[in-house]
Amino acid sequence: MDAKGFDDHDHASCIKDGVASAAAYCTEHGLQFTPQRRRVLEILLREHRALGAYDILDVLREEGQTAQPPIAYRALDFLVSNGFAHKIERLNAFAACAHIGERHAPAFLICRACRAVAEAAAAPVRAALGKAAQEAGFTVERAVIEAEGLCPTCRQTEAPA
Amino acid sequence: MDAKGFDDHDHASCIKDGVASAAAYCTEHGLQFTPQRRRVLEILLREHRALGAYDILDVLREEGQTAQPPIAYRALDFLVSNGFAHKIERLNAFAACAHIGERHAPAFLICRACRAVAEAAAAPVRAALGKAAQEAGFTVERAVIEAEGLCPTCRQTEAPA
DNA sequence: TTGATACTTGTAATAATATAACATATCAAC
DNA sequence: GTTGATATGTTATATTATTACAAGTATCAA
Ligand SMILES: [Zn+2]
Ligand SMILES: [Zn+2]
Ligand SMILES: [Zn+2]
Ligand SMILES: [Zn+2]
Repeated sequence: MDAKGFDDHDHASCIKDGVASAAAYCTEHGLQFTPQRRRVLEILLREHRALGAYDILDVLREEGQTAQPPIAYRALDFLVSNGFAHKIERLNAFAACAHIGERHAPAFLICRACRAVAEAAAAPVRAALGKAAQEAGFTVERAVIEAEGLCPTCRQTEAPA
Repeated sequence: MDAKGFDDHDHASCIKDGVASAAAYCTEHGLQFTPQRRRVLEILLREHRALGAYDILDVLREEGQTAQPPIAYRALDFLVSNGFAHKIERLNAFAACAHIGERHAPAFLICRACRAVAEAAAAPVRAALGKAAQEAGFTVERAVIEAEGLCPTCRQTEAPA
């Protein structure tokens, strides 16, 4: 797994591929990939950072919709439930998944300077967490793993020469 | 580090020791351990689970105070800043630290059935996370590590014989 | 002791995030 | 086309958190 949020990349295809993957997944699983849901996913995919539900509502309103909170939260529920987006608990906000269709349980890397959010492979992290939990007799079902710090770009900017 | 939230233990000393440790730490560091701050810590220490700021306000009001939100949030800021309590991001709530005065960066184990919250040693987890982040060129400054699942007691209850 | 200063609390108002409830519309299968 | 399930529109409300400013209290130096 790469950390696409931090690298230069073909962002147009980033959006296009994300939508296409989600559409394919929905077809395959009999889910309705409605215009609202597609639109919200596109809005998230435009950024490699997390947006609040009300940020999304603002965009929808700029586009002429009369969008009340449930519009955003319902679409986000759908996207998160099906793995097309992730909730970033630390920010009470949502980010498009960078690996739609691939089964994964990532760790999130949140840059405190530019707000970019990337996904990192978390299998070893989850293994270590599972082990620590097991020692307490605790069974892990889900885990929130979110790191805050500096992305490569902002690190250079902040600590020059 | 144990997972005291899930074990039988002398809970009276649990509260008493927590307050005493916080008081000692404040004396040593020239911090004001005011009645408000002490009271909020006690309220958290009564439970081995996370309470919302408004849960705390309810308790203070039952005790006769006219407590507005900043009362709770200020005390919680103080407690969290000095390591006497932790914020559980997944719950937007706060739990007393189980190891006041000891330097530690725990993982939290949150039981979805009884809502108990315990702290587990997270050094190996953080090491694994740091390594994954490093591969992306990311520098971790803080990390949220929260596992949701079933505590030993609730696990037995839920899956009998 | 006094006054300067920083820190803490009281209080009102408001912002930001999220859900409940119910009516209407659309979809999917029959 | 009818029907049941799913999705959307809309209003209202619940929950979590911060801003702003006034008033009180602790600390310490002069
Ligand atoms: Zn993802
Ligand atoms: Zn950055
Ligand atoms: Zn206890
Ligand atoms: Zn439990």
